[in-house]
Amino acid sequence: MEQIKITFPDGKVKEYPKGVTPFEIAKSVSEGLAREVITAKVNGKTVETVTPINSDASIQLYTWESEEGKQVFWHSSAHILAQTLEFFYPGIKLTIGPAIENGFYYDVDLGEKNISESDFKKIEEKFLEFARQKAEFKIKSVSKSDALNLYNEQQNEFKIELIENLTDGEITFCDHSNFTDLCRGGHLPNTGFVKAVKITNVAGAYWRGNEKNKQLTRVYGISFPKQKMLEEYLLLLEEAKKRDHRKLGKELELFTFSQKVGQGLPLWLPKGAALRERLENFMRNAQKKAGYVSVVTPHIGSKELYVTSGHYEKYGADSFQPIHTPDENEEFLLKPMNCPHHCEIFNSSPKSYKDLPLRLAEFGTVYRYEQSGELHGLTRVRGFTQDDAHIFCRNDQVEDEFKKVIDLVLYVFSALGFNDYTAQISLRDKENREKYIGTDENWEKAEQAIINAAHDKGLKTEVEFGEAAFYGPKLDFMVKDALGRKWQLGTIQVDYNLPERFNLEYTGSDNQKHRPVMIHRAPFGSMERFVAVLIEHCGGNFPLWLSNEQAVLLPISEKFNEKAQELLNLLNNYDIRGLVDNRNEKIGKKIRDAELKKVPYMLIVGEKEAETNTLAVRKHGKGDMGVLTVEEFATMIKKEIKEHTN
RNA sequence: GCCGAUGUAGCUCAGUGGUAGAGCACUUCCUUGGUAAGGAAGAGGUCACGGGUUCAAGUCCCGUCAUUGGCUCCA
Repeated sequence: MEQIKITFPDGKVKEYPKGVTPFEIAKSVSEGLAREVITAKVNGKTVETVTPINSDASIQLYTWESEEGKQVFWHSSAHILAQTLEFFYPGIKLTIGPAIENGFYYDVDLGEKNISESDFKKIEEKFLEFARQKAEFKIKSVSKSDALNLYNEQQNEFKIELIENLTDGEITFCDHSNFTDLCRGGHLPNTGFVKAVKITNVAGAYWRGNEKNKQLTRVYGISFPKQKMLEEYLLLLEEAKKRDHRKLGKELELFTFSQKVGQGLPLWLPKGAALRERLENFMRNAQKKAGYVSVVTPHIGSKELYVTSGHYEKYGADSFQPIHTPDENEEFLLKPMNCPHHCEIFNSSPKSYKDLPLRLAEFGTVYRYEQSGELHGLTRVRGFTQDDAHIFCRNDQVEDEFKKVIDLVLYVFSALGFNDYTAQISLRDKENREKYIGTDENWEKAEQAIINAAHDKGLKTEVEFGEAAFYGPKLDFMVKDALGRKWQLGTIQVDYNLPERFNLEYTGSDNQKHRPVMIHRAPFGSMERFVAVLIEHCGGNFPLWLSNEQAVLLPISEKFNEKAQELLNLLNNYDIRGLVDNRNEKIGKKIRDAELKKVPYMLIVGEKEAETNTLAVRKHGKGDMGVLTVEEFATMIKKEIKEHTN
């Protein structure tokens, strides 16, 4: 029999008979791999494990453990979901069912029917029943006309639209059991691989994501090859729920909302404000060291300011509407951005090249009219404060300044325990130029500067085309929190446009006028969003240096209240924040309450401690740490605070 | 903005058409204690708001507002 050469990812080459399948190749490696192999890439193309290989090829085998494996697993699960939905709701129109980051969904047109959460259980049960049939996924080619005929019969205008955009000869259907769906392929060997499923959500979604199109019903689910994995996933969801910043924000009395004030307008309570102030001071110090100067600008600006900046043209209709003055025909806008104000500060006096880079920083509060459906806790609000700064520099300084900003962002992340992050570089969509302001030449320069800086700093990067702001490309930091969820925090953006619009100039060493470049940057992003992410990351257990109460003193009985206050005064002299819990409660109750409030240290003062000026130290979540003198304790936690470790 | 769900005491929630409930928190009293809830009593609600059906509505219907899960959007 004819032999072909198969190249493995590690570069090894082995010979197999022509027509060998990825499954057989896996089997030749090990039985275990054969059992677990889900999908394969042959010459970089995703195929079923039963697809014969007829010529020399490179191969990559994937199990559940890989991203590729999960995607195929979930995509296949979407087929089973569609089969299940069709079973319960005959006559529905299937549309698309992709795998997503955590699971999959299927969009269907239910017509008059609807699905509610009470239906999830029966869907899950039937789904698993179908899965247990171990039906093979079979890919078959169909001609365009046959495909169109099938969906014409079913009057499924969605599939017809999809097929019309496909090339005849490249159209495939996937069958399993007696269920057929239009599909380009990449499936599990059979449905039996799916051992556990959870329907997670049902929601409306527009056909092709366009709000002018018909709204479909989207059913979300997640599936696993083992029941235990589902249980672990559900536990993770539970944990995420416990850490939800909206819940903890309420419990720890950090912030609140009021209908009377307005939706999306957070009210910071004393404890939240204290936390936020500490973060701001931390940033102010870091910025001072990095050569920034502070400025302050008002919350409103004349409409002309934003006409000049271009924001009015771009967002005016979707913003809070202008404020009118009573006498004159003047219009002001709540500021949606700080940069136009900062441009005018730059313009307030002539600048020399010796003045650059000029780094203007402000905790500037801005207001944006976000759609009501998008508001969410502190992460998406209508009024928020950016830790904003604008760097005005020469062209030849851009890359260097960009790198300095990256250093600052990384310093901030490390101080707050965010150690897992990637940099997302957002470039323009070159096909869609009318979306952007500015010349091609400037965009080119800006994009290159970002890529170079990120590369030089050794950042893990992902490039996204079409995600740039309308005025320039940007680099966003995506951090992973303690539960592995991704959040967008700090942002750095190069801007060649505002300097032109505001006619910013400096005098160069050649005594000629030059245009500076602007860099917008916000390491936290916004205080609101950052605090929300921080709460969820640490589950409300803030790093010691940020905690409102670093220690609470717990007198054993009211007899020791005075002594506890005396010891607290000593700790205050070391700049340690704390309180005395002088309520008429037993020690067990006081400890319980302090634990629930997530106070880092509990210091118990009873007869023994009172006599010797000592503290019985108990650490949050850890328990008894023994007895220390006030000085020993103060030294220990001062060290912890200084190191910015927990 | 669109589709769905939800809205009862400060918080978490129960209450399927017949006079508003529990636990925690709060107030007062008793208790003075050694590492996650000591005991008793009390106070606290136009059941989101506005209409409707009914002898009777927290409960059923309609509308509004807010919250929430998605979609769309995100300077």
